[in-house]
Amino acid sequence: MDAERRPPVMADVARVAGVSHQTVSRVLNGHPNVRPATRAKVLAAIERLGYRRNQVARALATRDSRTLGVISFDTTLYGPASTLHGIERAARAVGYFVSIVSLRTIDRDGVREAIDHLAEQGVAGVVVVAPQRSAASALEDLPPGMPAVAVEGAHTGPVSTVCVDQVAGARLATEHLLALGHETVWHVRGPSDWLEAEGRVAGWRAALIDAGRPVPEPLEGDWSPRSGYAAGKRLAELAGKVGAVFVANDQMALGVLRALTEAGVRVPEEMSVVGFDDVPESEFFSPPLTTVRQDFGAVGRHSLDVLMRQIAERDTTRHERIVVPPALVPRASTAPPAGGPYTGPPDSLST
Amino acid sequence: MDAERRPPVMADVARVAGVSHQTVSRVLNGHPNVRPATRAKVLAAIERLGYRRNQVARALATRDSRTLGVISFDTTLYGPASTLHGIERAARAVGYFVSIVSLRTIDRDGVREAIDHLAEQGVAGVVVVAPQRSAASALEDLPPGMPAVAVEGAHTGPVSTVCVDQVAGARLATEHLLALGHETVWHVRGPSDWLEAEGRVAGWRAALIDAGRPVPEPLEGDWSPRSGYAAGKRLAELAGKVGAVFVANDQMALGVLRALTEAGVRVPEEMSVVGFDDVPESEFFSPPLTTVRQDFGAVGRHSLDVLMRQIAERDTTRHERIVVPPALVPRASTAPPAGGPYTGPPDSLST
DNA sequence: CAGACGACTGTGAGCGTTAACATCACAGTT
DNA sequence: AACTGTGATGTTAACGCTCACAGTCGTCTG
Repeated sequence: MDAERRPPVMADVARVAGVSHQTVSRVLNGHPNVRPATRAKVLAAIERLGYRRNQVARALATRDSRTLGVISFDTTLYGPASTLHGIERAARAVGYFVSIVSLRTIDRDGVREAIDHLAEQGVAGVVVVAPQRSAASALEDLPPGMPAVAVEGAHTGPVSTVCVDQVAGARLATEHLLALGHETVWHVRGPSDWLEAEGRVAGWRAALIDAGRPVPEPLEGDWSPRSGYAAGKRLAELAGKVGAVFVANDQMALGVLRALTEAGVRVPEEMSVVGFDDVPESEFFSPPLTTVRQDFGAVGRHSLDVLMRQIAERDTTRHERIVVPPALVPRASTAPPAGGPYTGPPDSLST
Repeated sequence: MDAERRPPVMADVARVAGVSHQTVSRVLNGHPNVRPATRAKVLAAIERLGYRRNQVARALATRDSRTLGVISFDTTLYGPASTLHGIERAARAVGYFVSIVSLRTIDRDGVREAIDHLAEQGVAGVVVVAPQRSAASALEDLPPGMPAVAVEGAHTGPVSTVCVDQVAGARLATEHLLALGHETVWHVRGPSDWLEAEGRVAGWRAALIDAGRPVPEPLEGDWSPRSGYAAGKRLAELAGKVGAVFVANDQMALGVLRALTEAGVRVPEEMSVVGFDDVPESEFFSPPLTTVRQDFGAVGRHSLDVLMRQIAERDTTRHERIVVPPALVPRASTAPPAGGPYTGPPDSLST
């Protein structure tokens, strides 16, 4: 019949159904004023031809692609992957597609290029999962009028943000250890260009200062178990001095645990360890890890809400800030110190 | 000036540059026959107006959206997340976008609906990360002529597939344990509707049968650390009888390790454990886990290659099958059995 | 019973791009 | 000097859809 073998278009359906293409369009869009009999004819023709609407043409005509862009760094990490998942699910629930771009390096140029790419593609808005300072700053040159939301981004700047309260989470972890009777809490921090790492340091420090406790120098880590392992080695050397550590994420905490085990330092008897994230594995670490849960699904859903609101109201000037509270998940890696609870600074040198 | 404030279009650029819109198009597409001076004028106009090409219109005119669809199940899991990452990277390298759809349940209807969705959106092809049997079967009703590739899918059926050789991986794990001198190897398997789980069972069983060893009943798991923990409890009860276990993924292996530790069964002295996946954490488990590495990045890249080939050749009838070899990563969770190596079935009851 | 109104359907013009073809200037041939 | 070819550009028509508007009915009202 037709040598071209092109997929059927609206006009084909219209011809078969004996109506105009506009009527087909109305049926497809659920427009009310279509006679049931006509609707049935159209539907039958659609079925018979295996017609599928061309969303690209629709997007061109309506200027609405019903597609969202997500820019992310490493979607292999648990946090970003879960957030992405939450966004995708929420987006599909409201009929939006999700186009992803993941960046190898998250510098300003990379983010800008990704945004350009997405803007050309006609996305209705973008979610930038921007945990690094450099990425957050790249948001300053978004195309004007483009709905956008930053996840885990900086509080400042001209965009709405959704994030977990890192400071509060770190406080939770630190105060938990203090409440168990530890004199102070050491910290294995994340890389300094990550906002989350900074927030956790800030919360940890604030909790110690509020309690009038000494603030040890934080140990450097890069989120990887390997860096946690290295930090754990250092901690083990200081075993007599260190009774409690707050590690900035669960992966590093795993490394710390491993290093302590190797060095023969028992957890939690000799040292208490708290992580951050509550990855599915952490309940089964040795020992099961006390950690701070971040609800990434909620972050994803909220960021979509914010974006949808901006799109619906055509207002990209008002900036919201949504903070998702974290929660402490106590498990077996924390306990009171071996030598009994800390009772305050010694008044004199003698007992 | 203009109240509408619409983004500039090609015609605007053309007017400013004093050329026709077609010339602008030619400049944008790198067409050779444009005078350098003209090109410069056009480029200047583009710069001045901040013009960005509308890819939706381009897609409509060329019938090429330069977008790929990826259908996946749970992108939170390490494997799918890494594969997705690999695909996205490879796609962007060749100028393609990636639209993702993740499914809550991976039944046939769900997959079909996702494909429909993507087909309407005009994707040039789809990658289905279909580790479950039900998903693989859903590929049978793809739109004809749609380039597609199944990742971790069934060998059969009318599509190209890319996967890691599960059978070989399981063999590697099992033979490693046998070579250490264990009489036989137990197995904690994955859920039965997952093709990967089946492949691993098959490889494990084949290795045992080839060696003429008894094949114990596999223990059931669902990939989660929790199910591994439950299986580990059972294993601990059988500690005298069980000297070596091959666990179908690292997460479950973590649970097994935890259960064994709790029960006082030492690994690897009393029991050897092998996992599968080589997640970044497994090197830091207690003890560091011997496991089988799957190169998910390679899987992602290969699936994109296959898809690009189909698109380029306009041939969706020839089906390739690419198998990525796994590799054993020996670490500290495996060792020879306590009682010395197995030397074959006893000839008599006495020594 | 004319007019108005509402329900339903059709027509034509975009949306912003690329493809195909037409045009034009200018150089090199004969 | 007319002819041809080629490089550079412009013109027009798709691409497949929606939007705005213009019908065409039939029914209800005064």
